[in-house]
Amino acid sequence: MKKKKVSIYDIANRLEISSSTVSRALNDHARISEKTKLAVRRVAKELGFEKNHLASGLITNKSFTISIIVPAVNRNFFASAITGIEKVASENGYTVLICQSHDQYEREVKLIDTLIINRVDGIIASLAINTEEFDHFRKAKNAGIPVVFFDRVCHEIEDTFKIVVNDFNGAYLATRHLAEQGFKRIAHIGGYQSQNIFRERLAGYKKGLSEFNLPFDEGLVRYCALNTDDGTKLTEELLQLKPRPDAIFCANNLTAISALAYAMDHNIKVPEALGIVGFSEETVSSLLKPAITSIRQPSEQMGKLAAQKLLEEIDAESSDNMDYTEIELRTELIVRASSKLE
Amino acid sequence: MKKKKVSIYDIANRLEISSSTVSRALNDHARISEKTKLAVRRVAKELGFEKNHLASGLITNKSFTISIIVPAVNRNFFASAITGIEKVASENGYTVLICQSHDQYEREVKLIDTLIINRVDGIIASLAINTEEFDHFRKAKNAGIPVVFFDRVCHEIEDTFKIVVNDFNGAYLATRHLAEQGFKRIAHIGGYQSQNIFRERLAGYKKGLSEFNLPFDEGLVRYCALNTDDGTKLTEELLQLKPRPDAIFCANNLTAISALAYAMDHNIKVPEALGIVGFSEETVSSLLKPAITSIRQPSEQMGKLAAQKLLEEIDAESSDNMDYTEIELRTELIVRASSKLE
DNA sequence: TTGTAAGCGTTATCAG
DNA sequence: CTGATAACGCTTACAA
Repeated sequence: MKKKKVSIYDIANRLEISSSTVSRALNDHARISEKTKLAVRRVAKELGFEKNHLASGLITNKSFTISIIVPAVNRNFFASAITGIEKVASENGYTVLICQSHDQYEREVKLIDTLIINRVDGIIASLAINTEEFDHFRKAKNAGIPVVFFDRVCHEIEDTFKIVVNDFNGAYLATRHLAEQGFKRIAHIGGYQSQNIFRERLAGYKKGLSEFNLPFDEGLVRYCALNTDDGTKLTEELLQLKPRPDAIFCANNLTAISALAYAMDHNIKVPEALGIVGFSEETVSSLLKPAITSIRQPSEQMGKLAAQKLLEEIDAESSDNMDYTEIELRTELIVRASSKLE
Repeated sequence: MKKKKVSIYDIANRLEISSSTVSRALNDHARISEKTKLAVRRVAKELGFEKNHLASGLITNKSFTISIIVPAVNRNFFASAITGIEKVASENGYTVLICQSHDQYEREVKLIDTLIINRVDGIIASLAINTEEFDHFRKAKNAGIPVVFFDRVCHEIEDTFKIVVNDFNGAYLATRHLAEQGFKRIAHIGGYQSQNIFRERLAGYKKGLSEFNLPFDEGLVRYCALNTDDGTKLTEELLQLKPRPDAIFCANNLTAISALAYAMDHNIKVPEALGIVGFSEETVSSLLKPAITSIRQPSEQMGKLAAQKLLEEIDAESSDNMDYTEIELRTELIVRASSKLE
C-alpha cells in the first residue's frame, strides 16, 4: 500500500509558478529570488513534500549512495571502518549502503550485481576470504562505478585506490615481541593464503622468527577462516603437538580470544605456558583476563581515507588522470598480559 | 566519471524489435515467445546490459530496497538480527540498506529522511536509546513506508508490527536464578528507562527479588547507555557500596563483560564474591573465564520475523486490513560459571 | 528571475 | 505475441 505522493507540481500549482522554478528553488539555485525560495520551502513543508531521489538520480545519473562490502559487520575492525566511512559520507551528503559478504565469494558477486543495478555511485570493499577472482569488480568499474579496496585488497585490479596497513610489519612486530619475551616455539594461526594480507602476515611472522634464529616450522602453522570455531579447533591441534608450542601468534583477534579460552579451559597458564598475540582489536580484547596483546590497526582512519578517496574519484571528471595509489597506514603493538613474561 | 550506459533501446535496435518487447522479455513476461526471450537475453549479456533500478523504480514506485536502523551493527544481537533480515530479504529479491543510529535520536531522525527520499519500500528499526519522540516514524508511515519495530519498539505508533522478546520474564529468570544460588544483595545495571524494554527488565528484576523476599533497593540500581565504559564505571560505583552487592544482573552483555573484567582486576572472585548475569549474548560470552551466564534471545529469528512481517505489509494492497500484532518470542536462561555457586 | 519543453530509462496501456 | 506512446518525477537547456 502506498499513499499518494506530493510532487514538485503540487507545489508549483499551489503557488502558481512553474515546476522548474520549484525545482530550482529547492536546490537553492543561484538566480531564484529569495522570496520565491522561501515561499517554495514553506509550501513544500506544508504539503510534506519529499524529493524523489529515484527521479533525480535518473536524470543526474547520481544516486548519492555509496556502498560498503565487508565480510561481516560484527567484527570490531569492520564496524569501526564503517563508522569512519559513514562520517565522511554523511558530511558529503551521501547515504551508505552496508552489505555483508559473510566471507562468501558467491555472495560478493551477487552483491556487486545488485549494486550496479541500484546505480550506487561507488563501492568500498574488503574481500571475502575465498575471493580469488575479480571479474565482478572489473564489471563494476566498467559500469562506471569507482571501487576502493581496504584491508583485504585486490592487486589484480590496478585502477583502484587501496587502503591497507603494513601487515608484514605488524606480524613482524608481534612475532619479535614474543621472541623477545623468550618464547621459542611460536605457532601461527593464519588466514587462508588466498588473501594477500594473510600472506603478508605469514611473511612477517617468518621474518620475526628468523631474526631471533628460531627455525620456521610449517608444522606449527595453520590456515583457516579465522572465526572462533576455527580458533578453538586449531588451538587444540597445536597444543597437542609434542613438543608443544609455547606461544601462538594469531592472524586476527577472534582466534586469539578462542585460543585464550581453550588454554584456560585446559589449565594451560597464559602467558607462562602459552604466550598469545592477536592481530586487530575486538572491544573485549582489553577486558579479558589476561588481556590480549595485539596489533592495533587504525580502522576508523582507514574507513575515512577509503571514503575520501572514493569521493575524490566520484567527483573526478574522468578517471584518466587518477593517480591510483596504495596507501599504507601504520600498525602498533599493544602489549598486554597475554604475552608478558616478566 | 561515468561510462556510457547500455539501455533496452540498444538491445531493441540491435534486434530490430521494440523496447517494450525487450522490457517484457527481460522481465520474463508470460506472452513473449521463448525465441525472443532467448535472443534478448543473449544480446543483453553481449552488450553488458544492466537494468537501471532508478528508472524502473520511478514508474513502479518500488525500489526493492528495505532498510534496517539499529543502534550499532557491532553488537551481536543486532548483527544476527540483521543476518536474519538479510536472508528473508534476499530470498524475496530485496536489497537491504543497513543504517546505524549510533544510539542518537538526532541521527535516527535524519536517517528516516534519507530513507524517505530514497524511496525504500520498508523500514525495520530498533530505537536509539534516547528516542522518546516518534514523529519521524509517523512521517515515514505517512509517506507510505511500512515500519516494523523489533527489540526496542515504540508502542505509541500502533499501526506497526512489533517483534519483541518477553523482557520482563527474561529479567525475572535471571534474577530468580541469582536468588536461587543464594545471592542476597543483587544489584542491577539497567538501560535508560526511556526504552520500554529496559523498564520491563527492571520490572522483571523486581519481581525476581520479591519472590525471594529480597528487598528492592533503589541504591543498588544504575541506569546507563549500556556500553563498556558505563559498565566499568557503574560496576565500580556499585562495588564500593557498603555493604557491597554480591551479584549484578546486567541489562545487556557488554556491561556484564565489563563488570566481570572489573571484578577480576580487583581480585573479586566471580562467582564466589560476585555473581554476574547478562542479557543477550555476545560472541565471547561463552569464551570468557568464567563464562557469563545470560539470557539468550532468538535474535536471528526476530530478524527473520521482522522481515517477513514487513514484506507482508509491503505486499498488502492497503494497510486498512492489516492485523498489526505484537509478536513476543521467548528468552532462555543459559547458566554458565559466572553465577553458579555450588 | 522565471517558464517551456525535452528527456533520463524503464514500465503500462492500449491497440493490433 | 509485439509495437507505439504515454507516463513516472525530476533537472536542465533554451527562451523569454
